[in-house]
Amino acid sequence: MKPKIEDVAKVAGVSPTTVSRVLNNRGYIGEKTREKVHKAMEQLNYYPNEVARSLFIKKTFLIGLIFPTTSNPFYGQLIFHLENLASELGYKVLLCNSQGREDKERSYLRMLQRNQVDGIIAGAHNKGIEEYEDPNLPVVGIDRYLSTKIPVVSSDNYQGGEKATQLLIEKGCRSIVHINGPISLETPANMRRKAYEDVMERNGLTPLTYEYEANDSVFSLLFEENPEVDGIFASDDLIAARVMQEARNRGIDIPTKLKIVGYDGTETTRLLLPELTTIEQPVREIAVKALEILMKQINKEEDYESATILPVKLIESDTTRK
Amino acid sequence: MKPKIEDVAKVAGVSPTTVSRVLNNRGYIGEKTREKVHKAMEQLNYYPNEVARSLFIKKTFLIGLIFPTTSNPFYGQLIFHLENLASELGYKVLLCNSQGREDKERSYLRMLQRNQVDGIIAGAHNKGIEEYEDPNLPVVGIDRYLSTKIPVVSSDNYQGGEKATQLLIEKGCRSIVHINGPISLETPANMRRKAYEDVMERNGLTPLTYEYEANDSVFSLLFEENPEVDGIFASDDLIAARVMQEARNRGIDIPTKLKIVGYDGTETTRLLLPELTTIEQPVREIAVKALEILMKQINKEEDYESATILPVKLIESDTTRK
DNA sequence: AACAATATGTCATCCGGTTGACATATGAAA
DNA sequence: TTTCATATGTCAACCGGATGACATATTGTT
Repeated sequence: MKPKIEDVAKVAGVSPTTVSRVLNNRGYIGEKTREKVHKAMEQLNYYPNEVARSLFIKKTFLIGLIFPTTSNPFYGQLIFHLENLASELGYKVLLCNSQGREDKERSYLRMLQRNQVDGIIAGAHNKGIEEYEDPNLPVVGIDRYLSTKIPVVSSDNYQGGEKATQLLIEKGCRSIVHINGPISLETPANMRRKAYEDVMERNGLTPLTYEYEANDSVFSLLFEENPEVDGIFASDDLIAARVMQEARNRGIDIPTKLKIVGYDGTETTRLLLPELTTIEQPVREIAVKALEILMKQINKEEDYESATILPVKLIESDTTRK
Repeated sequence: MKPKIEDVAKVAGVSPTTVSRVLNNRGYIGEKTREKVHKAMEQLNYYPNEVARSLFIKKTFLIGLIFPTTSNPFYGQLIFHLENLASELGYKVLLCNSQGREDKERSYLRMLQRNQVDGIIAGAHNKGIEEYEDPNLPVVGIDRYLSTKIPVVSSDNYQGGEKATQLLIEKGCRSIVHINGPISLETPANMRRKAYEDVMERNGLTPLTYEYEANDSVFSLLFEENPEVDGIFASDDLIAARVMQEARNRGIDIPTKLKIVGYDGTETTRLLLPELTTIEQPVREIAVKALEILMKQINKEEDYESATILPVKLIESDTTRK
């Protein structure tokens, strides 16, 4: 059986209260007693039961993370930073892959509440989960408006859309198509599209957006319906990669005939596909900010921003450069 | 304050024991009482406190995952599947990014024990963590011998090394170099190198291995020291991508002058770098098997394999095909 | 009418650790 | 010698829920 405080006390020849005092550094403790206790703990290989402790102090030092999937390099990297930073602050991380499914997100949310997490950071992209309206515990959204009361952290999606579109125009593209993932109206990521449309119109060009909904035929369709396309702004790097594939299959040379700009610029993309021009999101900064705001909520500080927008960076490479 | 069983009982006009009976479906409960209780729970937005429950039943339904980083697409995907499968079994996942650091892995291990996880799946790659010798709780290693008592699940690294090397030889390569990450002798992944060396020698060729230790100069060095190199077997896809970059910079055409085989074949790699020939690891199957063995340990079944080796698949693409 | 099955309540105990109240002992400073 | 800070012990209550023992109704069955 796992040793408990009582067992440690018996071995050290002191009272349970004294052991607890040593563990929590409370009250007066003599040097020799402290040593005796530590020796006993080592001898028994004792470690405190956090579950019991959590129950009493009403705090678990647990944070729930809800994201679509760690498989995606952007989320993988974001989650990496979040876990890392949380761990430095003494918090542990419960991981939830919602897979873009509303029912999953709902049940994860319930699960996290039952497990008394101290806070939640959510970047899943499901619409209308009313549970967020009164979660009854600190929540921060990433790139996602969860409810009016929940603070959001995101990168400057509008700026990113502008930079991407402007670059393509500067490089001489005239028939520029935008392709994005499933549209959810409440998402700041939609600002990418808005910016694209604004910039296009400002330049007297007609915006045209395709939507990628797990149906691979859009890639082919895009080229069939727009043989004159000379620029594509993809809403993420994985989609950009698919576009590059399709162009290659059709013998369209990049960048002479077609220029492409992606979005995200994760480490993985930049290692595997360094030739892709992309808009880099400040992943680490997003994580830092989200956690900072969550901690403020947890510590009942009131002075946190309800929306934080971080700047993005254009990384130019071969797909837009001769 | 969060409602507790007592509050629900008061609202429903029944006793706390009856509420507990409803929650756990024990003993006799009348239909109308069950409804009253459910109504009261809904009204109060009650959800049981898992911390309290865990303390009593001595089971948390928590599993700890220790891996180097979710940033890496291979681990990201593996973790995705592990979390998914665990969640289907009613288990939750505590995520730990050890970052290849021994001290981090040690403290994560302690943390998981203090938090009373029901089991651990570890795929971190640090040597000599003696804590695994007697972890006092179920553990499964992935691609990693943790101790004599801990079961391992891995893909067939030797077979992978063979397939990769044989392919290069079949395609006419004669000067084949292998490049791998930091070598840890206890790792099954080292079998990739062993297989490479065996196949080379069996074919009268001289094996030569470079080690990549976060020092980017190896890529350049490799080509400087071996101008005649016509085949490279990289121990993972990210390294293969770097090699491709270096070759491109040097104007070496792939695949006519140089053929490359990578390793892992994750979804991300295959989307971003579909032209890379690679050895695909059965990520999902590894996750399934690891969890299956962990569950057997948790349920005190004794009939689990101490080592499981799953077959890999060669995926040929442009880097070895004209 | 008697008995069993069903339905619900009360009460106490336990899970492992924390904490406050209070008692007691020791040594050093005043 | 008195007094106080230091050091440790005992005891009980608490965190929220689970559970076993036992009592008491209310049904329905024979």
